[in-house]
Amino acid sequence: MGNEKNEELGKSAEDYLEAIYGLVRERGFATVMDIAASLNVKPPSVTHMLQKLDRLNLVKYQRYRGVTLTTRGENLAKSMEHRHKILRTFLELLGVDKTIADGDAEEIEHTIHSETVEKLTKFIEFVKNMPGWLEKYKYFEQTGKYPESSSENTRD
Amino acid sequence: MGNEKNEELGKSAEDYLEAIYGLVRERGFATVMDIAASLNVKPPSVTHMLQKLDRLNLVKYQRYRGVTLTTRGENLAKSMEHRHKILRTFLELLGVDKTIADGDAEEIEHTIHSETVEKLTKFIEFVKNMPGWLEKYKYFEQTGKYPESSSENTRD
DNA sequence: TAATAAATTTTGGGCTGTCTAACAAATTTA
DNA sequence: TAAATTTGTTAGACAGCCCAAAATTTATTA
Repeated sequence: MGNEKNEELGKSAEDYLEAIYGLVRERGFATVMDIAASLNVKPPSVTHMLQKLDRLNLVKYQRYRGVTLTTRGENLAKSMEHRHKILRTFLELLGVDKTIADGDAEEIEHTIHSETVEKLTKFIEFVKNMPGWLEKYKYFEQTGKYPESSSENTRD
Repeated sequence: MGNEKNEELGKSAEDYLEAIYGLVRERGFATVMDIAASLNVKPPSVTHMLQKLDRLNLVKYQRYRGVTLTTRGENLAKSMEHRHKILRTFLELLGVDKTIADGDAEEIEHTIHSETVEKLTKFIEFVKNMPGWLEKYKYFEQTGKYPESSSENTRD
């Protein structure tokens, strides 16, 4: 018997966990107001979701007293943050504007398959260790021209 | 005054349009049953959505008589299909399993920014014209080793 | 052309997540 | 410490999408 309830864990729940995790790391605690501000929702929505997350054992929540992530909640939050970071990094490599990359990462992180995350991770790792590789793409991305094979593509 | 109503156009609506578009192309028409089967929902959900899409001028719908896409609906469907294809192609290039790539594309296509689509398109175009480029990544993706710079990265 | 079968729509709920308005607790401050 | 302010909670509604069951229309076929 793992979970208290058979309640679903939607995208929103993940957003809340991520927000709480970030706030706690930044300032040591997360208030309802801060969570609301950070997610662009109203305080009642926060309270409501905190109650749900508590039922799911993802946060410890007491009325008027504040929230903390449980181990499970923190693990999930870390996982989401990791996905977010991979996606953002990747999109920026491709030349997507930082703000847009962040926004798209936010959406995509919830739905993407873990195999896809792995492949993206590999791709990033590869690109970071093959500098000439990325530069050729960047050249194309910015000029529309294909680079002539003047320089080598060697690892540093 | 463009739209009849201020109704929102959610992800589901886009899925329905895509399904209708696909069915019409494949067999010439789209029945409620077929749409339901293709989206894994029940017939009542289809009817309900068709009524909404009609209100939004995305389909022409008459009770018991069938559906056709309006110009607007078809354009939107084409746009979604295009996004889907770009994403699927891209994820497959990265080595993601076809089934997973298709599923992820399905989800991502709704949320992603058009600039991101553009960059992905550019990336695909680039990779397809720089064969050695992709092969080096593939080598890494499959072996975990970085390729030695033995061959050039020249365009064909 | 009934009677039957199949497809479609309507009705009535459910669930998630959001909001406003009203209320309650905690905190600040005079 | 008691009033005023801020913060948090509860209650009640609503939007979007889904479903099962019941009603309706269309198609089939005996």
